Amino acid sequence: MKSPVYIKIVEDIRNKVNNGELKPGDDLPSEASLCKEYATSRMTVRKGLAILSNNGYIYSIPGKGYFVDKPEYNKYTLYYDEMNNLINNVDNAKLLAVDIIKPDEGLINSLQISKNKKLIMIRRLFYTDGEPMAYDMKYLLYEKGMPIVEKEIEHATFPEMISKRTSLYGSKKELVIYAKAPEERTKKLLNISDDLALLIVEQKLYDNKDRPIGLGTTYFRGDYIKLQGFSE
Amino acid sequence: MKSPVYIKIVEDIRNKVNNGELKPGDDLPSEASLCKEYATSRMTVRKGLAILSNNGYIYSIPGKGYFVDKPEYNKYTLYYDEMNNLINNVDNAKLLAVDIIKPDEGLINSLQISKNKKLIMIRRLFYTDGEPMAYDMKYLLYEKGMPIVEKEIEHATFPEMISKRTSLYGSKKELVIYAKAPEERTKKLLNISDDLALLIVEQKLYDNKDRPIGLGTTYFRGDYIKLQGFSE
DNA sequence: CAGTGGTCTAGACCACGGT
DNA sequence: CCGTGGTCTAGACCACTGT
Repeated sequence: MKSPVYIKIVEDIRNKVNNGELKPGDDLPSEASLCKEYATSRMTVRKGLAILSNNGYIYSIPGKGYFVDKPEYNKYTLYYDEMNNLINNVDNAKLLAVDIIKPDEGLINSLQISKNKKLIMIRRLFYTDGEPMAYDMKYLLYEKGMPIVEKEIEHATFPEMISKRTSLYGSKKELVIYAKAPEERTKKLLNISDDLALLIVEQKLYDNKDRPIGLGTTYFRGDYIKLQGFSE
Repeated sequence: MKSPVYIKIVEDIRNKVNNGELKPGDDLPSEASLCKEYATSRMTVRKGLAILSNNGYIYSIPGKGYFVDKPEYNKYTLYYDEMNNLINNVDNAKLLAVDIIKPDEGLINSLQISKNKKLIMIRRLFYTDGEPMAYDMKYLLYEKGMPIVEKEIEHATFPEMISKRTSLYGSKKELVIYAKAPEERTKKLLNISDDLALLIVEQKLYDNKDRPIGLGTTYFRGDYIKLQGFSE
């Protein structure tokens, strides 16, 4: 029941912002006057303001004060995992092929490598209830003597494959999401007809020095998958 | 050049986590021993640790200590705005209709309203270079005497429409993203043929008491739009 | 019990902005 | 110049964990 003083400060100011009493651009009372208002020390006031700042409610300008921030209308969080999604989870995966290949023009550009560098290409099919629901393709930088353990690859997500040899802490990841009608080859692989659209997700992983280390593309049956994002 | 002590602490520990010197689950030195190591006070050490904790690198258990956290492989940030996207921006919008309607079964469920509640239905077409690239539909709770200013609606994003009357601070938003082949009606509206898939984005907005206040669906030409997510 | 993190105090010095 | 936020100190008391 007895919550810390800084939480009280956070809640008071957050409520004023939420109900419009404080509007974007408005300035807040100074730290010193908040100390008096809450009869507390400056470090406690600062702790509360730091939390509001981390949550995007306010920002500070040294020498001037604290101001109410603009809310980010467009920002969403999305959890993406090619094996587990909103409507259907992958309950089985089949490794179609693992090949060592030379990169084509697109891969050279995308992964920023020389044309002599070799890549591992992994192709898989994902199944739900015995039905093929996605065709999956990964390209990884190949290092000499790199062990390729097919059993490990078959059911792993892209980050799992890569984290086997590189720490993924603090490394960038990118997604590109779009829709496309299936090509003949994909239609056969997924055993679908013309009137089914594909949801395509491209995934690009970097090491912690921002060098690309892998590219993945997954072609999902449009009726078998939905991605979900949220905010707050 | 001279950076604060707590930044030094953050960088040291973050580097140890990134290069594998510290692994998920490992425990960190206690606050007291970090004070000695950096010849600084406890509040300064705690400031550094708080930053690492906010960034998901570590977590703390009172009475026990600090531990290295597991990285979130699947988490991405996505900026979504129906009017501005990765490949093509909307340069023109046409308001097709604004109607006051009674909700059907789906809307009653989705917006958690009674069947007597009225809704505003807004239908628009978005254009890029004169070509229709998306069909957009919004349902908003209708309040008596609510002004409907068509000029304001025509070029507004969904959060912009709603923020006219409700603060969107601290209010939840949800996205659902999927792919589908176009229906006859949509094909005519967007002037497209069979072999084009649609990228469909459903957007649901809540007020700051977590009550749904609006539902939007946008049908994008699959070749005209890509969504992009990233992490770190 | 001693060690841990969580909260808090009452000061301090600094760089910066505006008058 | 004074008021602002940014960094930092050297203590304090508390609740919790493990022995």
